[in-house]
Amino acid sequence: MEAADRVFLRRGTHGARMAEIAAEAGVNKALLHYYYRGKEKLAEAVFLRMLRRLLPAVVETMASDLGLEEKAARTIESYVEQLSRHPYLPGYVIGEVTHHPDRLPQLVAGIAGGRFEQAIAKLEAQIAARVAAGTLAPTSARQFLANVLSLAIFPFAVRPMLQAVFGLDGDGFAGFVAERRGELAGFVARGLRP
Amino acid sequence: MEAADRVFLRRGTHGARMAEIAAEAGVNKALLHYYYRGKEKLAEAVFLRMLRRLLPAVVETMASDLGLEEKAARTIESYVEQLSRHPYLPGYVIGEVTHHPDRLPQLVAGIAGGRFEQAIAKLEAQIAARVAAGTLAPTSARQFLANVLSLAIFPFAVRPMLQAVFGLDGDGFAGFVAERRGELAGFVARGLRP
DNA sequence: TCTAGGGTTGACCGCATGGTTAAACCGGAA
DNA sequence: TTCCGGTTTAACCATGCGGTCAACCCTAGA
Repeated sequence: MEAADRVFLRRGTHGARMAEIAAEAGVNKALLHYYYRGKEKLAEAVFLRMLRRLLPAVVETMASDLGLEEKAARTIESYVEQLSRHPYLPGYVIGEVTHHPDRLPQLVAGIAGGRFEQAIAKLEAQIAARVAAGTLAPTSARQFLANVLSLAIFPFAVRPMLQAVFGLDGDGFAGFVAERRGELAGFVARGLRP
Repeated sequence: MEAADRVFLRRGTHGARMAEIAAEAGVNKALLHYYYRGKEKLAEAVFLRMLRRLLPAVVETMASDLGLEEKAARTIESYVEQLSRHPYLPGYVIGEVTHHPDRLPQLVAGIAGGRFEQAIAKLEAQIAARVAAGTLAPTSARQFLANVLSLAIFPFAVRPMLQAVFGLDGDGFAGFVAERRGELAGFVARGLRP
């Protein structure tokens, strides 16, 4: 399964070869079909694992009682840490959802189980209270979430492009991320102010 | 070529089939190989066209004499408008750069031709002046660019996920984008303040 | 009207790749 | 020692797909 993760993340569902996964796992090709019934099922299992790796943490954070700025800061911290360790993760997920959007809805529904609505409702309540108190620029939970996730994830998704455009090698990108980690929470917090 | 664009954007390089492109163009499969020498070349041509569609505008804007807030606003406007019309574009490009990062550097270099450095230098100068004047939170050109592009592009790249999570259909997403278009420039402008 | 040459096609080829299967292996219980 | 279920493998199969080719079509120029 871990070998499948690695190969699917690196090559994408269409680019991945069952033989390569088998080799990566040090195992015969037929064994994959014995355990997982064909490439389709395996791909779905991998994709589901990746969604589970990405979504629950942020949902839980957003549904908590923390302040909006603190929620943003923790979400950013969590993604920066995880995506630094898994470079192919965001590009893989984005490629999958654009090229196979069909299987997404049920998977998301299965993962969330109503906790999304909970998190959204919590955010909406916080936002309404703070807008009323004059300590927040008017917005919606959807926009707040989109902003935080965009800023946290996007640079990792286009990492090869940023490296090419800015002329960075691996260490250079790490430096960029470190710099970003120091600034981002403040940028969001200021953006939230009225 | 336009048929190739459509199929490659929708399916990705690995998922695209030469026969499907031929059918979409109302043409025989062999004709594709007659004009473009094989799938590899065709894929590269499509990818290059998409980069040319995405990069030059923002580079020119960033290299101009506009203020930082105005640059951000125009870039956001430009991307929102274009990506609304081409839903598969960001997901396609991100999938490509993560799964075939090899061919990227030369393409980017070919497109830019030194204009990137020019834009970056301009931004750095503006930022230094405004930080010195106390009208900007300290940052770098790279972070500024990353923030603007993230906020503008990312929601389109994960559009199917947002639809699933927020429970939106096509019109619902259009509404989300409209809402976003009204808020985003202000969010960035406030984030830039010291 | 003839011809040359680019444009276009259906038919075909070879191969990579997902999937199958029958046999071999292996450890434990009787 | 033998049997048996679960596991593992090498060899094989079917087919989808990129790519090629020889023939045909069509138009412009002589």
